[in-house]
Amino acid sequence: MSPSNPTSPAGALSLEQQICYAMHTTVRAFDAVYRELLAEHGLSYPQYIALMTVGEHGPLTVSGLGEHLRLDSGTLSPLLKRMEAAGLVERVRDPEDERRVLVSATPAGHDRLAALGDVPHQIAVRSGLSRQEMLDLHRTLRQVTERLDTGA
Amino acid sequence: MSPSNPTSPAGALSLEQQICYAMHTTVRAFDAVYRELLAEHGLSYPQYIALMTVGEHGPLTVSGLGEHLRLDSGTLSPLLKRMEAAGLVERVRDPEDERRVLVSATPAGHDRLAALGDVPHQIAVRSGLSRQEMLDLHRTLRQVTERLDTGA
DNA sequence: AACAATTAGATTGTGCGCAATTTGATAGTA
DNA sequence: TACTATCAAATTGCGCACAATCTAATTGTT
Repeated sequence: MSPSNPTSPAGALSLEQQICYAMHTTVRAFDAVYRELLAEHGLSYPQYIALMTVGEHGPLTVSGLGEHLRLDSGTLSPLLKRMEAAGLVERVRDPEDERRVLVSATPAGHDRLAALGDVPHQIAVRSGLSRQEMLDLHRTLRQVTERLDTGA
Repeated sequence: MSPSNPTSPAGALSLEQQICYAMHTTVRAFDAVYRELLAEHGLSYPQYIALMTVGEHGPLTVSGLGEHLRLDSGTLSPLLKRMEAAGLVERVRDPEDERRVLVSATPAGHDRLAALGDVPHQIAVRSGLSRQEMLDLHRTLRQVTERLDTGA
C-alpha cells in the first residue's frame, strides 16, 4: 500500500487505463454522432470513410484502400460488397492482374458524398474543439499511434 | 479551389475527419497492444476492463457495470457469460430483487487481476506519452466526450 | 514447360457494440 | 385482487475488426 509509487497502486484504475478507456469512450461518442448524421443516408462511419477515400483517390485496389484505412480484406471485402449492392461503389477485376479488384465510387457514390458535405463541419461543432485543440489532439494521436505500432 | 475556406474544401479529407479517424486508428493500435499483453491471460480488453471494474467496485448489477463502462446489456450479457464460463466472475440473482444480477470477481478473477498488475505500466511505456501529455490528453478526451454526449 | 513460392481477395469464426425486442419481476393503480 | 406500467437482464440481428484459412492468379525457378 505504498502510495508513493507513481505507476499507481493496485485498487484504483490507473491513469493510463483511464486514458485508453476514455479514448474508447470518446470514439464511441463520435460514432454515435456520425450514426445520427449518416443514418438517413444509409451509411455507417466506416462506409463513409471508405467512400470518401475511393471517391478522392480514384480507383483503388482493396489492399490499397486498406493501407489508407489500416484495415484488411476481412473487414473491407464484406463492407465493399454491401456498398456495391447499394450502388455506391463499383468493383472491377483489374484486366492487367486478375488478382486485383479495382474499387471506385459510382456517380451515385459521388452524389452521396456531395450530399454529405456538411458532415465534417457538424462534427467539428459538436466536438466543441478549437482549431488549435484539434491540431494538438491530432498531433498527439498520430504520435501515439506511431509509437504503439513501431514499439513491438 | 479557394484555400482560404477554414472548413476545408471538398476533395480533401478535412481535419475534423482526420481527427476522428485518427482516434479510431489510435484506439485500434492500443487494442493491438492490449491484445498482445492480454492474450496469454485469455482476456480481451473489454473483458479486462470489466474484470477490473467488478473487482474494484464490489458486486455490481449489470446496469451498474454498464454505467461505469458506458455499455448496455446487449454487450455485457454475453461478455459476462463468457467470463463466468472462464471462472473469473460470478453472477448471482439478487434475492431482494430477482430482476437484478449481481456480478463480482471470483478469487480466480482477483488472481488474474493481480497477474496483470504490470499491464498499465507497459501500456504507458509503449504509448510514449509523458505524464503531462497524458493528463492533457485525458482532459481533452473527457471534454470532447461530454460535448458530444450532451450536444444532441 | 512444369512446379513451387508469392500475392490479392474472399471466406470463416469469434468477439465487440448498438438497436430493437422479449422475458420475467416489481410497482403502482383501479 | 387483477391489470397495467415499469424495470432488469437477456436475446436477436446487423455491422465492424481481426486472426486464420482458402482460392485463384502471378511470378520465379529449374
